[in-house]
Amino acid sequence: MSSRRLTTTSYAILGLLATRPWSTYELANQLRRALHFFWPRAESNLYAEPKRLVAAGLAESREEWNGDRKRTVYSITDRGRSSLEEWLATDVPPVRVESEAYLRILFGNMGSKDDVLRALRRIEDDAVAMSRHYVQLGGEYTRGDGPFPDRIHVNALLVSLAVAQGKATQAWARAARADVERWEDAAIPDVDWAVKRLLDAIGEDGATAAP
Amino acid sequence: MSSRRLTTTSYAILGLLATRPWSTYELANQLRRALHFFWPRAESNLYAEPKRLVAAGLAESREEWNGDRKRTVYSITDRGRSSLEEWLATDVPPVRVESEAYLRILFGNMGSKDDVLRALRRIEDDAVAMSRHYVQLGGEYTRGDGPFPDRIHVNALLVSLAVAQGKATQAWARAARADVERWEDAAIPDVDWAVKRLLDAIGEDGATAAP
DNA sequence: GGACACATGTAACGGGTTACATGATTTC
DNA sequence: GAAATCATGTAACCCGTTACATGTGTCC
Repeated sequence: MSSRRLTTTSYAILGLLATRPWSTYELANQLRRALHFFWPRAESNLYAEPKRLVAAGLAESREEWNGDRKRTVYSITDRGRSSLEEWLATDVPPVRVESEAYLRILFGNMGSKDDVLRALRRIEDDAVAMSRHYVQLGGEYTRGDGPFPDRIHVNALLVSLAVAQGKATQAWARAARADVERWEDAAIPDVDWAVKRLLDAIGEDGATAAP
Repeated sequence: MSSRRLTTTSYAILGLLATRPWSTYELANQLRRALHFFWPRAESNLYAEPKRLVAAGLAESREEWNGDRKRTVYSITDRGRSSLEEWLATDVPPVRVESEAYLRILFGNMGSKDDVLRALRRIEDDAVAMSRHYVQLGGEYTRGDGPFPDRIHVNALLVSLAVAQGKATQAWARAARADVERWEDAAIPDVDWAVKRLLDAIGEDGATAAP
């Protein structure tokens, strides 16, 4: 019946619809709010997905009137709910991280010190933005302002994940920036410093283990 | 001259070539070794990229003989080096993380407790794999075994980043698993626990800040 | 003799991004 | 009257993935 196999993004939308019905526009906002940091997608994409779900019988659409303005509201069907449950029971693929900043540091010795510092600042800014976002979200729930009180437990897990990763990354970035500021030049390694930092990072086990 | 604008992946290859010449096969291995966790690409892709670089005048290819077996070895040109430097000086785009495990937790209340636990385990496994990989890499450099001693300083930064993130994620995942094991059911939130965990994660500021 | 590493691709497909487009309603 | 938000898309492009394909050399 469905012309195309569902993608993870389809299930992401379906999961949102399982919480409550949304208009396409609200869906786009929710995607930014809930998924931006761990399942980023361009908003323009979001206008085709729900239609695919409807075609597959997993969602329904109805016209609603918001004042004088028409909008399409999507809701999940029973088949949609069981499809979502089936998906939740499947294997979980590994995470995928794409960090250009990492590349800039990897090849940092071929550029300037400032290039490396800019990459570090980018990593720090990203981490700050993520922490901030989730601290705010978490704050709403602790104050009882959370939009979906019955989702507080899963949100607690995700908020603590994002904040833990964000804080760790920020701490690393700040220390790294201070260190790099003291570099002579990006092309010239300070071997003593590097070895100390490596030992610090990997601990005794990594330093002595056989290859 | 070049038929297509270079992608970040092109520059990733170019950066590798700036370190030393590689055959395509070695390049594929190196991509796995150096980029797997922060710039993952399918290996089959890697056989087209260097040719594009040659077409753009940023790299050269020559035939070499490894015993009786022929192979194509690519090396960077002067133009390639300056192109790389220019790229290093451009703006750094934000990181992009795609985590299906995150989605499984986000919609965890619609599935089973076991679904959530499997997602947590996946996150933990990913983090362990990353830590291990970078601990090993770091170990080589502290022992003086590192393949490129003049790159020890940038590698020290990256190893410490990966290990710091890996450790933070592992700690979070282990705690989360222990907590989720105590859940009654994935659909039923333990509000007291959730609030405590949120407060723990966001600290006093997030809890009291005005919206 | 078999397994494994070396070595190098091609073809088809597609999900996703970028850029563009349009217009109504509300708020200041 | 302007700006911001609401609201909903389309078209073109393409980078990247999956799956497939093929053969050699070396080691045990």
